[in-house]
Amino acid sequence: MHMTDTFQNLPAEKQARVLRAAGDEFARHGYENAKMSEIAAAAGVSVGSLYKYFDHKQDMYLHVIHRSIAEMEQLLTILSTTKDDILLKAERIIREIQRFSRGNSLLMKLYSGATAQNDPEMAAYFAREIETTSARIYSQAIREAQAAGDIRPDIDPDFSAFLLHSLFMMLQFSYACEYHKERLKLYVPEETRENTRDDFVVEQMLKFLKNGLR
Amino acid sequence: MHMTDTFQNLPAEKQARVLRAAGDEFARHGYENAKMSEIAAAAGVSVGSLYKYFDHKQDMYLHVIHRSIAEMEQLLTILSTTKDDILLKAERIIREIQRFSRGNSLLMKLYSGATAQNDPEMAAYFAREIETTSARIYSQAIREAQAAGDIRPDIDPDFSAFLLHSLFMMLQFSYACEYHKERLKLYVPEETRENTRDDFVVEQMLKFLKNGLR
Amino acid sequence: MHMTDTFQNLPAEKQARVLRAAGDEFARHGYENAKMSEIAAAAGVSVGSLYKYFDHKQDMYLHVIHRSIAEMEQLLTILSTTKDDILLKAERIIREIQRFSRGNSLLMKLYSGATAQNDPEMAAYFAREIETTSARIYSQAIREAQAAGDIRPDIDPDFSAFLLHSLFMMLQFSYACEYHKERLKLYVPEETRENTRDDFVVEQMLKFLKNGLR
Amino acid sequence: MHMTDTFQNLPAEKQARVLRAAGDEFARHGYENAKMSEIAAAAGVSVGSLYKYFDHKQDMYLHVIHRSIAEMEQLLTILSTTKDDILLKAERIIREIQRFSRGNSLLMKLYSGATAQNDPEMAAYFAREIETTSARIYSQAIREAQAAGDIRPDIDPDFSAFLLHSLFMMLQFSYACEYHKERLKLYVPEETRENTRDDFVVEQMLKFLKNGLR
DNA sequence: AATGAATGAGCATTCATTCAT
DNA sequence: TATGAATGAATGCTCATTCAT
Repeated sequence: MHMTDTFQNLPAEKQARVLRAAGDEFARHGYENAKMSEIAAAAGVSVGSLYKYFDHKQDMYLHVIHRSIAEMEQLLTILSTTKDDILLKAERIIREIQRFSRGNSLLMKLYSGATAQNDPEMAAYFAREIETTSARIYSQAIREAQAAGDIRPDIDPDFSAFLLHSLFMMLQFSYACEYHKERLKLYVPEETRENTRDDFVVEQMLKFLKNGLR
Repeated sequence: MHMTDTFQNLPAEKQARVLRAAGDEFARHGYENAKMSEIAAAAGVSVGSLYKYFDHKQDMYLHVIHRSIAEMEQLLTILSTTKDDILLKAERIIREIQRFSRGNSLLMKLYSGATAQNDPEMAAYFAREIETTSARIYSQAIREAQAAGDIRPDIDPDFSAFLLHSLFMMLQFSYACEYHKERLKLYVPEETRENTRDDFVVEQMLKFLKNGLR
Repeated sequence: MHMTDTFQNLPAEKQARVLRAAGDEFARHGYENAKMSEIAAAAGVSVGSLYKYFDHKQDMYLHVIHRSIAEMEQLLTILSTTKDDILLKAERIIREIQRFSRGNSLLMKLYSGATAQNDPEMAAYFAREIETTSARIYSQAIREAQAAGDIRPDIDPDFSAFLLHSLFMMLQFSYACEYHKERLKLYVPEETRENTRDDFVVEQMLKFLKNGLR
Repeated sequence: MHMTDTFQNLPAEKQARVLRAAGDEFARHGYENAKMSEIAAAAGVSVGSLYKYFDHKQDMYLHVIHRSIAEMEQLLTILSTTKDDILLKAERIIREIQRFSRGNSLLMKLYSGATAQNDPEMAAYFAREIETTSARIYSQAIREAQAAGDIRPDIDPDFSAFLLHSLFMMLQFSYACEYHKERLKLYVPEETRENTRDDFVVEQMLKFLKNGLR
């Protein structure tokens, strides 16, 4: 894959240190403006070592994204592991997004940066790396809900999975990324009490998911 | 604003030529990798002239985004100018998104790039520049639809405007940007006949908007 | 010479305006950092016109120096026009330097800049342009003073003219140029009352000129 | 200070090589016209390395000046280390100036360039860097000479130190810098035999210092 | 003659990548 | 394996000079 054998043989702690440093740098400055030297300094290793671990900056980025996916997919466990009603699951996901996105804003920025990648190769690679599992799990959850009668049978499970996940993606970004935070503010002004706003978002989003606009 | 007097006094044709070249370059390679020299060459002017027109690369980028907004806001006229039922409007918007995003994919990439901007100043600036009008018009349209009884009265018009627009944004990107095109494919495989897929998207999306999941 | 016919045929007022603007710019920023565009703006003419008046930036600089010499040579009239004792003349020159250098610091900076010119051609040209008259008049004044018995006959009039003028040059710079102002402060701290310090300089310098160190 | 740790840790030979190359370039072309690429080439290192050693061109210049001061202050040891009569010291200084300035003309040009610096910050910095020691030592020497009865007591030691040093500065430049070499020629034509002229300068200057004009 | 837009060579600076130790 | 100094191509930006109007 992207990393070298040398990296794989590193003590787990060192691997983690390097990946954390790289993730931070990429999230904070974007791929283009991220500096290998900064990553090295933050990880407490030399630039030379970085190039022993990864052949190129891009390989490192690819690997960082790759590793970050696992963290992001925590959210999906809500969908796949319990047997609750789909709207209950949705509520738990939304609340989890609020908590998780705020606490892992760098991860979200990394995600957001990946979605806007200009290089077609990288973009396609990322999409498949990041979204394949989501697509599968969301579709599956909807299918199950349809089987259980929780979701009406006349909508396409895959496409509604796409829509559902789209909304959740936008919500994730809205709690972590500058542009989207600002954007949300334009629709829903910040409240003094964050809780109130969060509850409001949960409530309204569920209404919308449940019954649509009409 | 961003551009100099010199630029303003330029023949409209030349202004357009420069902005088109810049827009293309920024869309294709992203802000960081866009080269002033490439823009100059593509516009058929000298680098020096570019710097007579804009003080910095960033000013040029800002202005290109600024100008692109007007083009993107074409879509909004569907919402604001007719008196149709909101779902009829939605249908027309979705079809328009399919047509417009495919035909102006560079514009969409520009938009997508702007939403992922890492610089907080720029991100916030973009958000307000780009989204303020959307926010107003979507919210307004929903309010009117509520007044007309086309949308149920118990949902918050601003937040549902946010959700509606979020879905449309994602749809726009899904027809133009690499990552999102790939992502959509994971949910809804491409068909031989593009029309069929487009109709399918329209139909399913309207269903979702109308009645939600339940 | 340096300027074109076009410049010569200009109304005197315009010529003056251009030269003043150029002199200011060259004095303030030095030859290298002086910008033709700034000069044009300050003079209220176009860059194009500047190049109708002078073929190159350097020609303009040369001419500005050339014209400035006349102003600087005002000081020399003290030496050449009166019949006073040489030390009386010296006193008047010193006082005049104090007044003139403070009031024409840009002119002094121009002078200082010319003496440090790196280009050998320009440096040699400047030296001859600027110093020829000084050399002649100082030498002449000393010779006359020797004839009048005011200066002892056993010193070389030309070389002592060189030394005398050297001291006056340094004094000029000490009232106008950053480096030399700072340098003087290291030897003679600034006083609250400028007059006191000026009188002190006059008195001490005359003592030194008159009797030397011994 | 100005240089980085990387530079400090360099083998002395390499440090010297870089500083010599930089000093030459700055002296020959002045700060503005000095090219980093030329310095790199002359020093046999890459441009990139230069920027590892110094953060900016200006830092390099500052450091070059800083280091040059030590060399120039060699002259001062004549004043501070022996117990000779002040005029004997002066004679030795003058002869040393003649020898040293001819042999280190680039150093002198560097010095001359520094005194004409237009930037007030840099000029003030240079003045204090370069002249503080001179001011102290010249003043001190004069004070001692007054105590010893070699210099009359009724002149201010600091100010006469200023005058003395002013004359020596001008003399230094007169042997190394284009403008001043040319200027000296206007007062004292070059002789076929350099020695004769040098002796003449020594003799006349001492006369002047000893007894002044009268 | 005057204008000021256009030109493009030129330079400081950056940073991914290499390599000697 | 680790280091970090060395490299040099690449790029944003400047500004003297030109030239069409």
